[in-house]
Amino acid sequence: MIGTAMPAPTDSHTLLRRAGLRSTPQRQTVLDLLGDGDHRHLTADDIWRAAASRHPSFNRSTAYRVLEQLCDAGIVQQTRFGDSAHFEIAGAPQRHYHLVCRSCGSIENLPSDGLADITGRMARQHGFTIRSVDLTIEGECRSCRRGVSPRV
Amino acid sequence: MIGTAMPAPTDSHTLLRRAGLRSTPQRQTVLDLLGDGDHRHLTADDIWRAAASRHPSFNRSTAYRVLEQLCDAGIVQQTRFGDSAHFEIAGAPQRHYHLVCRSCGSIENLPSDGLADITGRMARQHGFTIRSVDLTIEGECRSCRRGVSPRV
DNA sequence: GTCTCTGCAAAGCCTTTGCAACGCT
DNA sequence: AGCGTTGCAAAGGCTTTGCAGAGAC
Repeated sequence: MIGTAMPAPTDSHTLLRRAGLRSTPQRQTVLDLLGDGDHRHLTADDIWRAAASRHPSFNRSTAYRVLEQLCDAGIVQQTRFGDSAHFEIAGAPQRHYHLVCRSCGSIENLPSDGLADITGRMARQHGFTIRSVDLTIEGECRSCRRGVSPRV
Repeated sequence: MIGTAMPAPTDSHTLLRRAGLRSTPQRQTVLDLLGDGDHRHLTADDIWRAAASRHPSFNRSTAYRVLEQLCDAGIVQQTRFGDSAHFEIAGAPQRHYHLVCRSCGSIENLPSDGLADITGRMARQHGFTIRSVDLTIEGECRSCRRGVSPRV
C-alpha cells in the first residue's frame, strides 16, 4: 500500500470521481504518468516501472488492472504497436494516429487530417458500422534518417 | 516428421525456392493454408491446428518458425488485431486494410482506395519515411448489425 | 555429405486471476 | 461499516529457444 505519503487530490482525482471510480493513489499515479508531456505511449510495464519508482509497493498487477479500468472508463486508450500494448490518455489531443520509428522506437502523434472521410466511405461501402479506427505508419523518423538517433 | 506422404511440389515449392528457402513439406503446408480462399487472416495457432490436422506430427513451434521465416522473406505478412497476430499472404490481392467485426470476429479486406496519398502526405509532413502502413477499422459488420451472426 | 530444418521439451515473457488484507467513501 | 481495490503469489496463454535427429539439396 502506498499510504498517506501520496500527493493531495489533483485533477486526476476529479477525473476519476467523475468517471464513477474511486480515487486511489495508484490510479492517480497512473493518470499523472500518462498526463506528463514526456510520458505518452507507455507500455503497461513502463507505467508500472515508473509508478514503482515513485512508490515501491506499487504492484505490477495493479498497473494492469488500473489500465484496464481506465480504458473501460474511456479515460485511457490502448493501441498495439508490434508486440506490446501502449497506453495513452484517450482522445489526446483529439482523434489521431501514430508514426512509429523502426530505428529509435519513437512514437509520434498524427492528427486526423481528413482520414475520417475516407474510412467512413470505406466502411459505408461494406455496410460496416465503425467503432474505432487505428492507423499506424511504420518507418523511419527524420532524425534517424539523418543518422541521428534521438534515443537508443 | 511428415515423411513421403506429402503432396508433390506445387506453386509453393517454386515460391519458396525463389525466395532462397528450402522447400519443406511444413512450409508448403503453411503456404497452402494461407493461400486457400477460406483461410485468410489466420493466427499462428489456427495455422498450426490446420496443419496438424493434415499432418499430426506438425509441431507448434515449427508453425511459429515457418511463419517468421516467411515474413522475413516477404512472402507472408503479419498484422496484429486485438490480442493476437494474424498472418496472410503478403500483398494479397494488393496493399489493403482490414475491417474487423467485434461481434463475429470476421475480418474483411479493404482495398487501398487512395489511402496511400493521404498517408504519404502525412508522413512527408513529418519527415518520415514509410515502411509499412496499417489501417484497421473495428466495428460491426453488415450481418451482425442485422442481428444475423455469420459465425459464433 | 553438408548444412538447414524439424520435433520435442522446456523456458520466457506478458498478462490475468484468486485470495485476504487494506482503504476509499 | 461496506464494498471496491490492492498486494502478493501463482497460473495462464502465446511465443521463443536449445538440442539432437531427420531431411533438403
